[in-house]
Amino acid sequence: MSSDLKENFAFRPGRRPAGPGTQPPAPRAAAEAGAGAPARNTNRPGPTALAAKVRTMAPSMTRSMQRVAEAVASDPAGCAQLTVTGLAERTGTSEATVVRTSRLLGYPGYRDLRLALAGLAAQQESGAAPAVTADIVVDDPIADVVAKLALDEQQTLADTAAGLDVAQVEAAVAAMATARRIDVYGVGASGLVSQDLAQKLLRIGMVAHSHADPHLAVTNAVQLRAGDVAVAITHSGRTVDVIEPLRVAFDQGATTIAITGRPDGEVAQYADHVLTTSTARESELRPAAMSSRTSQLLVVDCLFIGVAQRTYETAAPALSASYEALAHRHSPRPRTR
Amino acid sequence: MSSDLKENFAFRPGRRPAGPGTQPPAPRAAAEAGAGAPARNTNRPGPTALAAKVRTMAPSMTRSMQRVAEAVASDPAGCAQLTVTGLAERTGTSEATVVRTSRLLGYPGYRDLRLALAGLAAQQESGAAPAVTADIVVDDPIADVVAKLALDEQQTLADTAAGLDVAQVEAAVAAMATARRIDVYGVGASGLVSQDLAQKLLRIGMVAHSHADPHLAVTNAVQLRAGDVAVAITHSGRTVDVIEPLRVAFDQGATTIAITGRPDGEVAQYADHVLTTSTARESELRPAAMSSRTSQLLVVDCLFIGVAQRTYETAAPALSASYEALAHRHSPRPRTR
DNA sequence: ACCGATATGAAAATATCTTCCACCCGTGAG
DNA sequence: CTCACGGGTGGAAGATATTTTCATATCGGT
Repeated sequence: MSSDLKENFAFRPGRRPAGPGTQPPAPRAAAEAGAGAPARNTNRPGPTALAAKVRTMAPSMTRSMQRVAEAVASDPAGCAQLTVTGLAERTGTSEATVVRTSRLLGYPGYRDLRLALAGLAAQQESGAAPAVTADIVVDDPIADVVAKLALDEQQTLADTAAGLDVAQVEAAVAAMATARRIDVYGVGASGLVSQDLAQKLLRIGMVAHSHADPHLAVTNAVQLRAGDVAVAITHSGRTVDVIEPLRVAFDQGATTIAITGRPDGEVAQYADHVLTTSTARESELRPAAMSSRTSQLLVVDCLFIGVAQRTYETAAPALSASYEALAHRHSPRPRTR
Repeated sequence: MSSDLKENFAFRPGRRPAGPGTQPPAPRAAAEAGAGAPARNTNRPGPTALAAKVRTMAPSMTRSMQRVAEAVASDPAGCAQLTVTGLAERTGTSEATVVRTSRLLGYPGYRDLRLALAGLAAQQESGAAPAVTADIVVDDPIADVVAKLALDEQQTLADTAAGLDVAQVEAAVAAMATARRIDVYGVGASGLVSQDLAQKLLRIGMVAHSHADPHLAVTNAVQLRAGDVAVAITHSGRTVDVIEPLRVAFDQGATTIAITGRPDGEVAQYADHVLTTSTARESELRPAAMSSRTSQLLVVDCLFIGVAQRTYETAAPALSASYEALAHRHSPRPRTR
C-alpha cells in the first residue's frame, strides 16, 4: 500500500494551447479589429518580458489603452487582484478597452494577462527575498522568530549532513544492526535525543534502552560486553554523566559510539566511532541546546534508518506491529484516509 | 488593496460562562455547515507557501480533494492553465470539489488559487530548484540516506514555518508568558517533544511540567484553572491519552493549546489555539514520527523563544543560572574557545 | 446489517469575460 | 464653417467560467 501518491503524475506536461486549432474551449482566434492580418501576435510574453513589452508597445497604443498598460506595468500585483471590470474602473476606461489592451500585449484575453500578472508579481516578490539571517533579538516579532528559527535549523541540518563522516556512520550502523543489545546515554537536552533513539530502535525490535540516570547508566554499562553497543550523546563532549558510562562500556569490550559536537572532547577517547554534530552559532535567545538537538536528531535518524535497512526482515514487521498495538489509543473519528 | 478577505473569524467561544456545562463543549469554529461565510482558513498562502500548505493540509482532505491537491502541487504551471472544469476533468472530480479544495487551501475560490498557481509556476521557473526528493529505499547507501534525510527534514521545517499561523502562535505565547503554570501533554514520540518544551521553560524560570503518564496528566489537569496553560502535542490529533487531559484542562478554564498535524482532529475541539505542524509524506522506512517530530520541535522552539522574549527580565538570569548550575557536571579539559 | 453522517457530482445560479455595436470625437475636404 | 469619415471608446448583450445548491452515493460506526 505504502502511499497512494503514485496515482497523480499527470503527464501531458506542457499543455499549452499554442497551436491555433488546438484550443478546446473557444475559437477565440478571430481578430476583432477588421484590420487584415493580426499576425497572431508574437509569442505571448512570459511574465518577465511583460514590463518590457508594455514599454515597447506603449507608443502604438491609444490613450485609453496606455492608461491600462501603465497601471499594469506599475502595479502588477495589485492589478492581478482585479477583475476586468475592476481594472477598467481603476483606469477610468471600459472592460472592452482592457481586453483590447490584453490582446495587444499578446494574450488571448484579459484572463490570461491576469495570470501572467500574478506570475510577474510573484517573481518580483521572491526576487526581493530578504533572507532573514540575523540573530534573534528580544523584540523580534513572532513572524520573524519563526522564519529565523526555521532557517537556522535548516542550516544546521545542511551543515550536519555535510560534516558527517559516512564511514563512521557505516561502521556504527553495522555494529548496531548486529548488536545483542544497545544502551544509549544522554542527559539534559541530549537525554531526549537519547530517548528518541532508543524508542525508535525498540519499534524495530532491537533491544535498546536509554539511560538518563547516571548511576543506572553505569550500572547497566557494567553488564555490557563484546557484541553490545553503547551510544553516548553529548554536545559538549565533556558531560561526565555520559562519559562515565561510555567509558565503562568501552572497558567492558562493547562497541562504543559517540555523538558529539566536539570530536576532540573527552568522550571521543572512549568511542570506537565518533559521529560529529554541527555546532551552529548560538545567541542568548537561542541556546546551543536548540541547534545541537536538531543536529543530533539527524544523526540519530540516520543511524536508525541504517539499522532498519540492515535488519529489514525483522524491522518491517516489528514496525507495523507497534503501530497496530497503539491503534486503539486513538479516537476513532478522523475522516478519510 | 484592503485585504478585503473575510478575515473576520472571531471565534472565542465564551467557554463555560457560568460553569453549567460539564459536557463536550460545542466544537469551536463549527460554523462551516449551512449558509454564511466559509471563512475558515486563516492566512491565505502566497504562492511560495502554497506547496507547503498543500502538503500540510493533505491528510485532512477527502480523497477527491487530495487528488486535486496532488495535481496542483505536482504541476502548478499546468494547472494554472486550466479552468475549474478543466482541472476537475483532469483530476476526475467535479468543479465543486475543485472549489472546495481551493477553499481549504485558504483561497476564496478557484480563481484565486489559480492566480497563486500562476505565481508559483513563475517562481519555480525562475528559481529552478532541483529538488532531489526521492524516497529512501532499503538499499540506499548510507551517504544517500544522510542526504535524503537532511533534505526531507529541511523541507519539513520550511513547510512548517510557512504553514504556521503566526496569530495563533502569538496568542499561545501571550498566554504562556503570563501563565501561573504550564502543563504539557504528549506520549510516544510527541512525549519527547513535550519534555523538550517543559525542560526549556523550566530553564527560564517558568513553572512547567511534562506529563506522559495519562493518569497523572489528568490528575494534574484537574488542578488547573484560569490563568494556567495546557499544551497538548499529538501528531494525529486523536491520541486519547493526550486529548483527555487537555479536555479536562479546558473544562477547568485553563487556556489550552494544541500542537498537531491535524487541525481538524478531535484535539482541536478543546484547544483555544491550534498550531499546525506539517505532515510530510512518509514511507515505510521513514515513519511519520520522524518528520512530525522535526515539525513539532520547531513549533515548540518558537513558543519557547516567544515566551523568553516576553519574560526577558526574568528569563535571561534564569537561563544563565541553569547553565551555571550544570557547569560542574562537565569535565574541565576542553582547550581553547 | 442498519443508521447517521459525510463526501461527491450534476445542475442551477452567479460572476466574469468577451464580443458586438452604436456613439463620440477629431480630422480633413468641400 | 460645415459635413462626412474613420477610428477610439464604452455600454450592454452574449458567451464562459465560477460558485452554490441539492440530491445521491459512500463511508464508518453501532
